[in-house]
Amino acid sequence: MARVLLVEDDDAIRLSLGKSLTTAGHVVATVATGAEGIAAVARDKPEVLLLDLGLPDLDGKDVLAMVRAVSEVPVIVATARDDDASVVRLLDAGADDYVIKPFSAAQMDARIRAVLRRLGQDQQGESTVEVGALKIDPRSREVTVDGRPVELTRKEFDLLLALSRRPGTVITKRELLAEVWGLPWGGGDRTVDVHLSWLRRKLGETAAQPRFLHSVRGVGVKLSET
Amino acid sequence: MARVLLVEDDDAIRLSLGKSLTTAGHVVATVATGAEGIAAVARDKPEVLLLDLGLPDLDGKDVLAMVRAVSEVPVIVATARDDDASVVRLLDAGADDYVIKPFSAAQMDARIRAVLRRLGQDQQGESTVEVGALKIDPRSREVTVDGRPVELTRKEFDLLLALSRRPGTVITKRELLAEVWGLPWGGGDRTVDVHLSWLRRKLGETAAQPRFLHSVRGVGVKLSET
DNA sequence: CTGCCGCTTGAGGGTTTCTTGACGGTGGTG
DNA sequence: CACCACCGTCAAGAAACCCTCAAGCGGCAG
Repeated sequence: MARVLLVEDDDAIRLSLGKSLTTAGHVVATVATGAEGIAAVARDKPEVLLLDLGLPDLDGKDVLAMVRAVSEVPVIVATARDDDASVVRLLDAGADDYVIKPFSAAQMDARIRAVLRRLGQDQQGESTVEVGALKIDPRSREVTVDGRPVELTRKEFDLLLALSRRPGTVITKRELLAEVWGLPWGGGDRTVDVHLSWLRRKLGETAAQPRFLHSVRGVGVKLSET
Repeated sequence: MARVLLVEDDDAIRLSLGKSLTTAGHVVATVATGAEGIAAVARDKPEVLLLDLGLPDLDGKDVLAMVRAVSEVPVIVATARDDDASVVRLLDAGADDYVIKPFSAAQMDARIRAVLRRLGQDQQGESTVEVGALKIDPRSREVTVDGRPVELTRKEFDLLLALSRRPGTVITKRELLAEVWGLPWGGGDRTVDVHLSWLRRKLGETAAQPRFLHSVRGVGVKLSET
């Protein structure tokens, strides 16, 4: 359903929650420290950040502040304290939601969905993305290469848009299936391949001579010019 | 920005939200019970009412009904439940908007502005919109193409107006149903299709050769010239 | 009461788009 | 070198989608 970054130092929680969320259809990346978390937010641009407050290296609130300095990503905070004052401070500091430990994976999943749904309502649309001579406008769903318009179908566009959210990053087909097709689905990699093939044709490139869509054997695909 | 009455029993939320909204430029009065809320609406005549559904003394829907009996004030309801049925009932009961708990102060501020904007527009009227050779005047509800007047029915006009608010942006039929028909639930896509068809005919274009109304298969429609 | 107008809904038709299986080529590995 | 996993493309059937027509239902005016 969504790309999630989980920042949690407790190995047991991190592994089990990560697994549960994956089962629930999310694409989960995990790190164990606040420092890694901040780096990962900047690098991977997750759609939701799950932040544990009791981190060993940095204070959770500092992490939150630093994340907020570089990203608008919605943040769900996990805290052991449930007094009103803490919660208020958290929300003021920019958290979008919070859960009190201990919490179930099911609840966390529900929170993630709730946060995404809310944002889906709010966000009017993203601004246009450019990767070299490739321009993608999410609002009008128009794409141009070297200024020339390209007609894409729904899935083709969504696929390209998903790749464009992290240009230069190799993205697995599994992730693309989750993001574009919205299914936790196994198998069906061929579907992605076929759409990629069509995309390449329309963008004026071939698999042998790629310009924007670069396959990385055994890993996935990345979007970048040349 | 606006005089707001906040009815919320949870101290933490009431205080923090009140503070945030004040910071955002609103004048905020708060009460903790439904009874006080009704009294305060009658007495203070706020410009917007933020109503929590989970009040201790009265059922939120009863409060809403009583408020509606004495005032036209726009109401934004905060609810913990987000199933479609509840939402429909709320809107039917006279709510102008709703947010799902938990929500951020920023979002609430956005909702307040949105509600005020909507109402402000309805009262004083918007300025005319032009999309290429298509002119739409919300006040007189007159439309011209290439200077030639076009007669539209109410729904046709509302549909065109909704599209014109975000020209060039693909808008889903769901959204149009919500905006023009006021129904947040699914189903009835055919209705939009038919009105689009009639609109096209009156605007002098066809689905195969669109000039203003561009269908984007699998996504929605967008308004733009050519 | 009757007829007209605008709106909603269902059905049909014609496309477009998506998925899936098959096949061949390629690169990595033992 | 042989094998295997992976990737790209094709083709065909299935599914989804959009448009239009037409029937039915109020509401409203005459």
